Amino acid sequence: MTTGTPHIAQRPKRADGRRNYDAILAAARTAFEADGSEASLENIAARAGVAIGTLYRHFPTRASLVEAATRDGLADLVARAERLAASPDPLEALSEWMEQAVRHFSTFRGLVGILAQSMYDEGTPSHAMCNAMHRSGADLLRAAQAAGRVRPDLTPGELFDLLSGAAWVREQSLPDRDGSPRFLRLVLEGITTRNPEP
Amino acid sequence: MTTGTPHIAQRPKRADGRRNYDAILAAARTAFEADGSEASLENIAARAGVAIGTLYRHFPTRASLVEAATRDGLADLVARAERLAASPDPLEALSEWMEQAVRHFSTFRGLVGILAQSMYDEGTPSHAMCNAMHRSGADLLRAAQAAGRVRPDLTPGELFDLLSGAAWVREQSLPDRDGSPRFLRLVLEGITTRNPEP
DNA sequence: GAACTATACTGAGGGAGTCTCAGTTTGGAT
DNA sequence: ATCCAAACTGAGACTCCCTCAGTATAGTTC
Repeated sequence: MTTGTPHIAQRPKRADGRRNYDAILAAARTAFEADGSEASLENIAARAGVAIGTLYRHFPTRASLVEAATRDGLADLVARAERLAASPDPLEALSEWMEQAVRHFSTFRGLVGILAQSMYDEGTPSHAMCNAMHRSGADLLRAAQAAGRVRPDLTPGELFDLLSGAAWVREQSLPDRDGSPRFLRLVLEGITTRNPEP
Repeated sequence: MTTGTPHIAQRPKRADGRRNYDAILAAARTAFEADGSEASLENIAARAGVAIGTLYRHFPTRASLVEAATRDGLADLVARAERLAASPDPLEALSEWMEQAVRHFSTFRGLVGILAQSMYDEGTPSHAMCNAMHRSGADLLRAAQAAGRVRPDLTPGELFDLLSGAAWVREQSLPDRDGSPRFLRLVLEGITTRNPEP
């Protein structure tokens, strides 16, 4: 329930600023992948070759750093949804998109929790991107429902709960056993309509 | 992938030790409920009226404190499964038990993550209790499958993934909107057999 | 190319939390 | 009354978070 406009990190105008911004982002991605979203910021700054104050200058909160590190991937997801919306098989389209989404949500430990929060908390850097995703996912769901392939009472919110749950389970089992594909398949089979048109 | 026998906290023999052990446990339950599993241990010790060293004497790791704080609830769950095993309606029994389990898994923020780890990591204080739960849940699942009410290819491991996912989603939405009952219902409807005997 | 200034960088330092251990106290047995 | 294993204490070393006063510099202007 944070309030006020969240800080969205912007690539700086000065050359040295851009250089450091990029270095921090690269170090952050590596660190998040290794240690999860709670990776040490001091460590990230050191690996980027900057002082801790510089990291905070560009990314005033951990959430803003996570947002910047995952921005592109989420944008991809939205773009992919728009492409899939034209598919002749809406259930296949929905399935494919959800698989992609789950994969992205579990890029590193802790991400899905942050995104789930962002979904409902406007005072969060990732909120805007999450909203866009929500919308494009809802479109795919509606199409599959209109084609009679998915139970009509499923809401977009529920779809995202299922999605997040699947991503969380996958995240838990990283990096060894990979429980997710099966989980998502179960969920998908669970929400398809019981009596397909003969 | 921790190794060695995990430390399971035991109620001490000396009277002062027992007093403090109980006080710490009570303070911990309150703190976990309020702040999640990452609640400050110094704070818990202070509220229990003991020095930090005393807390560490009884509970050498955070996981051992969580284990002790949730031990009874998990034992209840196992007992309930044994009672439900005698039910004439195995699907109803499974449903009721899963609902109970989800409620318990989301007693406080962070618990379901700890339990999910414990399920597969033997070097964890909660591993023994999780194993017992796994077994009793698997029994209920088998019964429902034998009665032809649940898809026969669902494994106990998958059941627990679904369970944990539901608990995690519920935990995320605490304390305001409560997304879980619906989530679990969707999952349950998803795993019941498609063509019930006529 | 010198002066200027907004932008950017630095790192010491205060705060919070974790965990350990050398020294001290005490419950309960003999 | 004595004893000692069990239990308690809290200072201190460590890690991490985050801020801010002081310093440096990229890029613009003349």
